[in-house]
Amino acid sequence: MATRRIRARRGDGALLRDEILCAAEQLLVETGTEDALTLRAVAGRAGVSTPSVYLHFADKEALVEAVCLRVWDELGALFAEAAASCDDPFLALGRCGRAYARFALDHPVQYRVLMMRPSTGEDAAAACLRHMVGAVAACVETGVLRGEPEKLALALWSAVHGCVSLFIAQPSFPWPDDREALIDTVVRAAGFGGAMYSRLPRDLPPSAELAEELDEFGARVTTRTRARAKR
Amino acid sequence: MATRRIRARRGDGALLRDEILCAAEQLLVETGTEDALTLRAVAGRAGVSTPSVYLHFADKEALVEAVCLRVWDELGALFAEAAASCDDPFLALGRCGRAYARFALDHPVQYRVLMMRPSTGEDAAAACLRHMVGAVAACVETGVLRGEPEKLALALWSAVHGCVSLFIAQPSFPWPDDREALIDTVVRAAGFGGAMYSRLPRDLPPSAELAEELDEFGARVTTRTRARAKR
DNA sequence: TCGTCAACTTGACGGCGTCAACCTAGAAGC
DNA sequence: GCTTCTAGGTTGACGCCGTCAAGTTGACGA
Repeated sequence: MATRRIRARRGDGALLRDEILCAAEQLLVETGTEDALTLRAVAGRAGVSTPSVYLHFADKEALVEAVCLRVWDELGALFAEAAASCDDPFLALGRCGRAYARFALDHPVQYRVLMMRPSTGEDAAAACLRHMVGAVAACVETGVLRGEPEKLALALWSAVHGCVSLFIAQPSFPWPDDREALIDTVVRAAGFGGAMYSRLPRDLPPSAELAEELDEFGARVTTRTRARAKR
Repeated sequence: MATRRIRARRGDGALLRDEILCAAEQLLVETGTEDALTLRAVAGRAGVSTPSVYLHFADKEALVEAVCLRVWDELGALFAEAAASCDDPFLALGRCGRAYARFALDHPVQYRVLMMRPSTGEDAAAACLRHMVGAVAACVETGVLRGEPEKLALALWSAVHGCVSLFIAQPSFPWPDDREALIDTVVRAAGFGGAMYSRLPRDLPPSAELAEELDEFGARVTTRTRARAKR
């Protein structure tokens, strides 16, 4: 902790950058909050004086953002894995949504800092949306989703981001026991919603009538699915 | 600003509480960020010394929460208005969703502070969910939605919260021009998704097959709606 | 008129982000 | 081997922050 770092050799000044990032990440994960991420604490853990941080980061904000961005590569890998895990693009989309949620809940502090604050995380958000658009586009291509992929992706992204961000930001809220199941519900509902919204007219039939149609549709798909399963 | 406040009379000490809240709310709205809400600035605007704030608020966090909670009554009124504006519960649910989004975007700072931070806003979140459950329950009663109202409400809430929280937290993101339209998409998709998710089997048919079913369903509802419109 | 106590103020403390000025070790030139 | 120079840091200070213990003030009841 308080052990002074041996000064880097000439030309290796950038080594400190990585050590600072590691120290900051440790602090963030250990304490579970970015409030513990003071420049003094980070520098102390890196075995370096406080202003040395400014040799590699413009200000505290830049350090925090850089730390949180470190985990963002994982998201790309998780998405790729989820997308490749299954031939059917609609099922793959669902897995992507679940993978996204897992990623966010695995890195709650980083997710909150980058996604729930103004003036940070624009790049991270762009990456999220880009991945979403990719998974959605495959569904549009096969016709199960209809509409502009951007718009659809934003709607799906909103749903899953909303769910996990509530979990993260309101940890003491009496959520249902099985969060996994709730995420599943949200992802499925968002997917179905995306499939429906551009197929239904703007002027909806009255609820009772719509309910009947929905019942009928649901029953037909269910029986056909069961029949196929028996084959 | 720097004009000293005339000391309240005996028994009227609580008057200061309201004046502090007003000063803080002004600062919050004027600057657009809670970072400007320092105790010194608030006390100064209220014409009072800094530690006087502690006569009415346990700490800064309590002050900030109290300030942000001030606008939350509006949400109840907006929900009630949206729910009463239309007989059909499913349409009313959509209007509730849009009202929720409007509320959040009208009070971005308050919404962010209470909903996107840990250890604050539990009551606010509970209020949001409660209103949602009310609007959803009416839909479940008429059969257009199916399933547990709590679960459904959480899914719908997630979707609209996700959308507005992204808008609020990422103001510099290149969002589509018409945010209103995007909110509309999200609300509609979430509503349809909620209607579908418990009607469809867990094992979905392959995408291509599902796409056909969806097309057929959409076409039937559309033609029937048009026919009804001509009548 | 006077004591009392509610309604504040004073002054200080430690911690924070940030910055200008200073040091210092090790590679380069002679 | 000695000097010089500069990359790679450190020192010490500034102003702002939230918070608190102790002091002050002035309206009201007796």
